Amino acid sequence: MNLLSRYMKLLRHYGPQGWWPTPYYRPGVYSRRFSERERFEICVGAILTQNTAWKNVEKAIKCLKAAKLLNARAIAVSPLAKLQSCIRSSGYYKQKAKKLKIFSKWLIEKYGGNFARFCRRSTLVCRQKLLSLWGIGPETADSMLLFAGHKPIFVIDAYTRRFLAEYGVRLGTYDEYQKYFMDKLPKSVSMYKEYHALIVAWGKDHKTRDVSEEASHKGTHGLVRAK
DNA sequence: TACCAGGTCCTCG
DNA sequence: CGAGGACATGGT
Repeated sequence: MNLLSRYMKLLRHYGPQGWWPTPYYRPGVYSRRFSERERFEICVGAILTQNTAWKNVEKAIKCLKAAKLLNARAIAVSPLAKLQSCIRSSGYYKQKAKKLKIFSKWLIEKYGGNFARFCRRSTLVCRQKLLSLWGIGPETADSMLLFAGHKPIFVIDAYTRRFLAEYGVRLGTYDEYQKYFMDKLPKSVSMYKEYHALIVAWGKDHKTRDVSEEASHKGTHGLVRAK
C-alpha cells in the first residue's frame, strides 16, 4: 500500500477535515484565498500549538482576538505581561509570548507586517528565513508555509511519525520524514493540507504510543497498540 | 495521580 | 550530531 492509497483510505474513513482549523475555514474547501488577518492568525496558532493541545490554543486565540492583539503590530508593541496573560492557557506562555514578539517584529520590519508579501519568494528561501527566527522550528515553519502561505511543503509532526511507524517505516530527522512523503506524493497543496489533517485525526483516534517513541523516551513505557 | 498534548532551544559529551 | 532537560497549562 503506497502513501497515496493510505491517504484515500483515511479520507474515506474520516472524511474531509478542513484545516487549518480557524473559524473561517470550510472543511474540504481549499481554494479560497485567506485574508492577511487569517494568515496571521494561522501563524500565531502554529506557534501556540507547539507541543500543546489545540483546545488550549483556541482559548488563547480568542483572548488575543478580544484584546485586539491578533495582528503583528499589536503584538509587537503590546506589554509583555499582557501578551503573556492572554496566551497563558496554551502553555509555555513566557516562551511563546517571546516567540510571538520576535515573529511579529520580524514580519513588520522586513515585510511590512504582511505574510503574503513574505511568501513571494521560493518555498525553500521562505523556509530558511523562518527557521532562522528563534522559536520557529521545522514543523512550525512548514505549518505556516503550507496552511497560511499555500506553499507545497509537507508538515511532519509526532502523529506523522507514529503513522509511518504503524507501517513499519522509521526514519531519523525531520527532513528525512518530509522527503519520504514529498518524494512519493504529487505536489498538491490541498492534498498536503488534507493529508496532514487526516493524520492528526488518525492520531487522535489511536491514543497509544508506538515503539519509535519508546526509543526516544527512555523513562517511559511504550504501550502495545491494540488493533 | 501521572501522563499527554499538532515542538523548540540549550547544554553537554 | 544526539541525547537529555526545561519550558507550562488543561484534560483525562
